[in-house]
Amino acid sequence: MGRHSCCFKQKLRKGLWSPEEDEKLLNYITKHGHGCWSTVPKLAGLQRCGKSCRLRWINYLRPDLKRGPFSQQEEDLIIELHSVLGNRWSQIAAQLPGRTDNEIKNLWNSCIKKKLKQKGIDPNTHKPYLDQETNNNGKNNSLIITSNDQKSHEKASPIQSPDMSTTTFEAFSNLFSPSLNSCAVAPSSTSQVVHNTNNGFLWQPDEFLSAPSELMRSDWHRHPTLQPELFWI
DNA sequence: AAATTCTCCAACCGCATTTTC
DNA sequence: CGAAAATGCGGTTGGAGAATT
Repeated sequence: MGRHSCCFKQKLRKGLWSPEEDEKLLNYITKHGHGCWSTVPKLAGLQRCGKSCRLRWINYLRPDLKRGPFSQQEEDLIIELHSVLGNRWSQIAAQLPGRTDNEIKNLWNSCIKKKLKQKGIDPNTHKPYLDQETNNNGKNNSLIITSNDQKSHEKASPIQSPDMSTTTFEAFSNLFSPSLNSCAVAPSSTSQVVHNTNNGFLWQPDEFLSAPSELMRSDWHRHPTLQPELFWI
């Protein structure tokens, strides 16, 4: 299989970035902005491809990066978002300011997966392994949260699932309508919505959560009894 | 102390989508 | 409108350092 890497074709540098390269890229973007990435390396005096420069900037040089270890809240949020979004790392990262998709993906693969497995939870389905053995139909719609999912959460964390936190709710809200900071609720016979109570998040039997793509914003209405951020059709 | 294995994470790769010409 | 280029994304790899034998 032939290689089509731009770096290979143009004999550009690959591998780890030196401090000098970082400085060149940082100085250039600070002064001029990145503009067209394919021209950045030339203008910044780097022997790299634009793709490599972009990645370096996004994952390491950007000034708004948080760095440092992930907090427990961040980990919980990642787990919850992953149960809804699957491996859509960039969308997950969008809910965690200062964190990159690469960083989150690495954390997931090296750390969170392991922790979930130790708890007896399948990191792919977010269901307890036992549940899957007895109810193994091999299908999982990651965008629809079912009552079985909640049962799984309850089995995995019998007291109060740490995943069902206020932070999580905010994440759901932003996820489903970033501009309105709201969450869509739609009728369905298979999926259910989380909503806030005095005790934290519980699953309501008669209200349902749907993916944003299934809804027109004009169809949304403020829910009369749930939290103000929640909407229904 | 040396060799081997493991873990983590930065960076690459290929593909899909979007933008430009 | 189609082709080419640019961008963005997720999967994967490779290597440095840590842990274990």
